[in-house]
Amino acid sequence: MNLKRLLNERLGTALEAALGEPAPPVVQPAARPEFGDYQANGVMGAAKRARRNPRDLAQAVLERADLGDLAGRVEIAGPGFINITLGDEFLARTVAEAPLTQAAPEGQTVVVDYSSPNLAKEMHVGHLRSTIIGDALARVLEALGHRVIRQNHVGDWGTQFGMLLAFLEETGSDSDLLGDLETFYRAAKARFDSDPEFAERSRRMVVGLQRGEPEARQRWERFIDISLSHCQQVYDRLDVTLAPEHVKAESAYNDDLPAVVADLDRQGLLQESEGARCVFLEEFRGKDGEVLPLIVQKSDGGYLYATTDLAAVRHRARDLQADRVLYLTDARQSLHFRQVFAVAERAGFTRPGMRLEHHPFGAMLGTDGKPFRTREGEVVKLTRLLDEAEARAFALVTEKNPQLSEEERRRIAHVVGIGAVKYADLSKNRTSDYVFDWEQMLSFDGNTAPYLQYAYTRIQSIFRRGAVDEAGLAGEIVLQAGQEHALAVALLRFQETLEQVADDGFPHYLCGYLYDLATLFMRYYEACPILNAEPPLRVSRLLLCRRTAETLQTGLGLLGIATVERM
RNA sequence: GCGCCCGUAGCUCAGCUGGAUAGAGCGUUGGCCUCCGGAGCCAAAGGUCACAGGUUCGAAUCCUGUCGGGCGCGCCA
Repeated sequence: MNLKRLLNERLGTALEAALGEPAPPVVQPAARPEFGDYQANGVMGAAKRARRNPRDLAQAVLERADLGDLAGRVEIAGPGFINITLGDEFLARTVAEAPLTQAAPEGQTVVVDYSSPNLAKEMHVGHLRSTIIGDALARVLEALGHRVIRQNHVGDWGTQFGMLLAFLEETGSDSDLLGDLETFYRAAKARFDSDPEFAERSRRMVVGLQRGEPEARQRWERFIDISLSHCQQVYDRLDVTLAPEHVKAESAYNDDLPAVVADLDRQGLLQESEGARCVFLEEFRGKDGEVLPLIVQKSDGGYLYATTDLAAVRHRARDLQADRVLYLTDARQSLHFRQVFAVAERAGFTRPGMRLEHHPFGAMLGTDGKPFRTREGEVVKLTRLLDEAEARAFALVTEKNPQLSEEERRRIAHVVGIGAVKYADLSKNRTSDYVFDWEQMLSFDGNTAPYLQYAYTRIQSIFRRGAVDEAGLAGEIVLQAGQEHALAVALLRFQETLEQVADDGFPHYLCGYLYDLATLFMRYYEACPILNAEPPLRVSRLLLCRRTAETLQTGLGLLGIATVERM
């Protein structure tokens, strides 16, 4: 149930009746607890436009509003706010009966383009954001009934692969070398930079690859396979839903690139400039006010990533029938995507009403404000970060619960450590650069995944301690204490939070929601005895506990974070 | 030079279509275990929302300018 939408509808109808024309009631969660649970801010603006007294209009709205037992108390406050406190009976009934999630009003086909590592190198911390955020969005969209198509647009093509393949040929097909991709890449790069003869062989290798020469092709496929399996290991460890079938590599669009360029040409969008074939759009200007080109074919005939991205848009529109495409990449590509989107629309590569959305994020900085590196000046591998996270979590579990078996402590450390890393990234909404801090990312206190996981285990512990079974949960919810009311309201805000995450592409809304929920639960737990309560109340409180646990588990699950029964 | 993003507490960050007294966490200080798990709860201190104008009944939020930071601007991705 989406309370916000429900209140907006009811008050919207009343506002229109009172005003004689439609106006948005602008319902929001209340800014302060003493204002109730929700507030409507729209009356003041509407009154202004209609030159009416805002408080009188608010009164007229309330006289016409059909809120049933939705609202327990409604007040007009200040210059014309409508403050709504939800009715306890309505809350109790709805918390007991409403499904946790429901399909959004209209189902869409949404392509989520995320992770997209360069297969020439090993995944590093810079790949975390795209992978984690994209995965959370895919899960949330699915939970709301949308058809989600995950696409991992991996980089598997281009000149650097010629270099790698030439090096692979030279060193023999040694899989040990590929055991450490990063070292292999650096060695190949050093060879490329120092030996012109090797560089020339690299370039010939690219040509051979593009021509489809069997030997080059075979070597390339082998390399890609190994690199992809590295990625898959990281995905599995991160509990990311990406699988081999989601890989839609750059090379997959190869055969389509000449057609894309021809298509642009047919529509008169193409212009030759300095030997390259470009699309010039007036709205994009660079240095000295010159119109900026989007180069789709180099002077040597080769294609670029803009061409590939255009082919991808066309494919997603025509073959996949996408209503929305979400691109999760770093902010440096903002201009590139704005150009690609504009050209795609101009060229008719999109469907009517189709939304192309770039969700950018900034670079990862160290605590010194400089690009994040190791002391040796190297990028930090993702596997190293995850090792560290699990090691710290293991030490903490061992300290808190030494009686658990090592196997269980390892399992808990995995869930807690990985959860902490993912949550640290998911809970931020930085489009600009953001600071990576080991201590903070691996913190288990405060607004972190372990806090939410801990809240979940405490609830599970109540059920274990009380030996509560289904029969012990037969009864209804009654809200007495203020903490119970607050918890119930928070429980019902789950759906509206998910819809907002899906609309805006911001998983951090869900993080904030779950943290609020867990905090409200902890307060409730401190204030209200549960197992020691008298029977009817005891059942009611257990039902609130169960719903909270379900919500936490489901919410964390949608963020791609697991829970454990004890920790 | 032009364009995009950003500037909120000591640090890391929220602040949703403009709303009421700008909120968290960490850190600091001080309370709370004869009571369902203290990875917890309660409380205190801490902000000229970079700065200056403007629009508005109302601005951290919208507009203009200034300062500061990051990134981008023709054949890499």
